[in-house]
Amino acid sequence: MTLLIDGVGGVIVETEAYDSEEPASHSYRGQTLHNAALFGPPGHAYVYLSYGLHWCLNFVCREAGHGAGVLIRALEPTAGIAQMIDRRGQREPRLLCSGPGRLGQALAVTRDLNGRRIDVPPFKMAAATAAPDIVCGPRIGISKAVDHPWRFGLAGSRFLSRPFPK
DNA sequence: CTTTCGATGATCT
DNA sequence: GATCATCGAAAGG
Repeated sequence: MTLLIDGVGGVIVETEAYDSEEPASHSYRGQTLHNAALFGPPGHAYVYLSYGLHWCLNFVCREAGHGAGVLIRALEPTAGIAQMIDRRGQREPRLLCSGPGRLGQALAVTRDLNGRRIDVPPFKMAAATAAPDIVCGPRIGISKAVDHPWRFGLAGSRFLSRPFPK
């Protein structure tokens, strides 16, 4: 799909799934104040601060109360590229949104998007016109449940945060 | 190309 | 007090 926030964004090329029954997930230990959005209704955003400095964007999936989400890890920039460059201080197109922290900075994601619906402004979502070729592999940067192949990417994309293992 | 390491702060134990 | 769904610069091959 294409994701825009205030008109800035592109085609999502990499995601990861997280579920409350699996220890790598923020929802694994149950609902708390900071992860409450993850236990809310689907179609809303869950935003968290990673390593003290990177804002990362998730979409809540499954029914309210379950605690499942998808981390948006990378996208191919198509709209608002000048603004992304400005926010990132970085001209190389490949490095604008290739990683959850970079994407968050380029799209100006912050806590005030936490819990917001993603089908109304400032979000704008558009479905792909054709069925894409998707690859999967282990998730990145986690220490638990490392065997779940729950990282998904657009095959052959140059905008992935990292290549997928063979 | 690869690996290492510091920045930085919320959250949970 | 430890951990962490990360990034970028620096150092080494």
